[in-house]
Amino acid sequence: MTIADPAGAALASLTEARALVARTSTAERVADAVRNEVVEGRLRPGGRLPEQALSHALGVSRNTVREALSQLVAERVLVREPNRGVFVAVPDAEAVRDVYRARLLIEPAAVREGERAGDPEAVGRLRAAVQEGRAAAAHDDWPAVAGANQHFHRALVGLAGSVRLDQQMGLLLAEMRLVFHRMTSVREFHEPYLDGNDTITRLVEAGERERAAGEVASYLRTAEAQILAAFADL
Amino acid sequence: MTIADPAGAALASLTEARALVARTSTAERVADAVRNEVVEGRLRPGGRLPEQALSHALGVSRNTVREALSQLVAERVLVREPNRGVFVAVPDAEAVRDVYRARLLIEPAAVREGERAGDPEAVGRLRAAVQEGRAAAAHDDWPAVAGANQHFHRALVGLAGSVRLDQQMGLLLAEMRLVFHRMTSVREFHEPYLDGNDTITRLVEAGERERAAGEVASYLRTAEAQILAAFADL
DNA sequence: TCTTGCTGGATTGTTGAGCAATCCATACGC
DNA sequence: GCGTATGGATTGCTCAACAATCCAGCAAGA
Repeated sequence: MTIADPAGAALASLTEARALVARTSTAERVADAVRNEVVEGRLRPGGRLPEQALSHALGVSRNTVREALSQLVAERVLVREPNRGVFVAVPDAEAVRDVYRARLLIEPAAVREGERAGDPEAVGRLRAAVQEGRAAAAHDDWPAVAGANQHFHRALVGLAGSVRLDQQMGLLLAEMRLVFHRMTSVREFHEPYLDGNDTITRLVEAGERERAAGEVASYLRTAEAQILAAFADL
Repeated sequence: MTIADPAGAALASLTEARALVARTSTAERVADAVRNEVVEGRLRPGGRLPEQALSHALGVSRNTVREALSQLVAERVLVREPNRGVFVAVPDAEAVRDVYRARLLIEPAAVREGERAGDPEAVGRLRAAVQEGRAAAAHDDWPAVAGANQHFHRALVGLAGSVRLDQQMGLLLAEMRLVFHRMTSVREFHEPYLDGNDTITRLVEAGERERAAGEVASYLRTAEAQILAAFADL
């Protein structure tokens, strides 16, 4: 800056707007749309996604559809079978175990050692997710409770303060939504964790990070066991 | 199987061959080729990758090149600037900090709590990486020492026994290679860790997981500081 | 009945060409 | 020096086409 102008600060604040200026590409928007359909459950696990049908339905070229599908395959939301097509992923018990192995490492560690575990903003997101879940439960909106639960675990990893970890957690949680879509009784599954999340949040707020981490690990283990049990009789 | 034939078992063993039958697609091979060029350092960070040039050089269509580039962008090996092109990523200090925040959570936790930390096969990979590094150092092959170092940290995460974590670690390490390519003096950086890796491996072999995890964290912190210092005078 | 082989139709994998939008460097005018 | 046109190059996306592959169904043969 050769000139000392007050516009300097104003311009700096605009850097956040870059993401908005740079419109998302068509392929990205297609990927978002398909991902939404999948995580919302409108496309069943195992369902097929023909390129031509998507191309026609979304009004974009088949090449663009392919680009979007490839991205979702990389995210494990879809699986590609060569020369056969792409399908909505059908997570099996081993996938559940693998996801929980990863979560059991990452989430308690984020609570125990996260650099932002003292940051009011990061902790506030925990509290916000808890309240979001409580509000949704009050309206008997159990899909929303499930969403709040995901926000809570995302906020837990957010305590680490690493965008790369956050991103990885996003993938793991997206996979978990596929798991839930294979299960019935969303309510029975998510309801017990409302109080658990509150307990964890209180411990974090009180700075009792070691105990909070222990609670997180404990809840993850029971959730995994519950899901695996549900998978067993299927 | 309606018929009771001994071929049943034999056929079951063939399921492992599926991966070989399914040849990799052209786009995937292009992605592998470009990724190799980048991590080997033949394509400098910041370097540009015009689609047409790649298309011509590799003898594949520009559409296929685009598909490969998109995948590498998702892996953070390349970055896309809309309407300008894709470039080899240039990790900055903040990227280094973020990667180490993630590694400092994952790696010590994998050593401390990994389900396979007692598994001789998984631990053997640690030992193998140590010896690989020693052998490379004996030949003054410092790029190979760097490679062995990466194998070591990959083996550390392998103690967790989660393919999803392994995959994530692969992305983080690929990004680290880009970081190293911005630094000179590969030798001075990697040599001190030869002994450190040996120490960690001994502790893991002895079942002293807590101390091993502490060593891992300590080494990661010094490495991060060293890299950030090198970035500072640049 | 069970297996094998074939055939037609559908979908994927990949190519090539083409066009609007955007960016960049250069030259121009003031 | 500074803002503004201008032209070339590249990207983002589309469209059309074709070979390779897969699948369902059917016919022939053991």
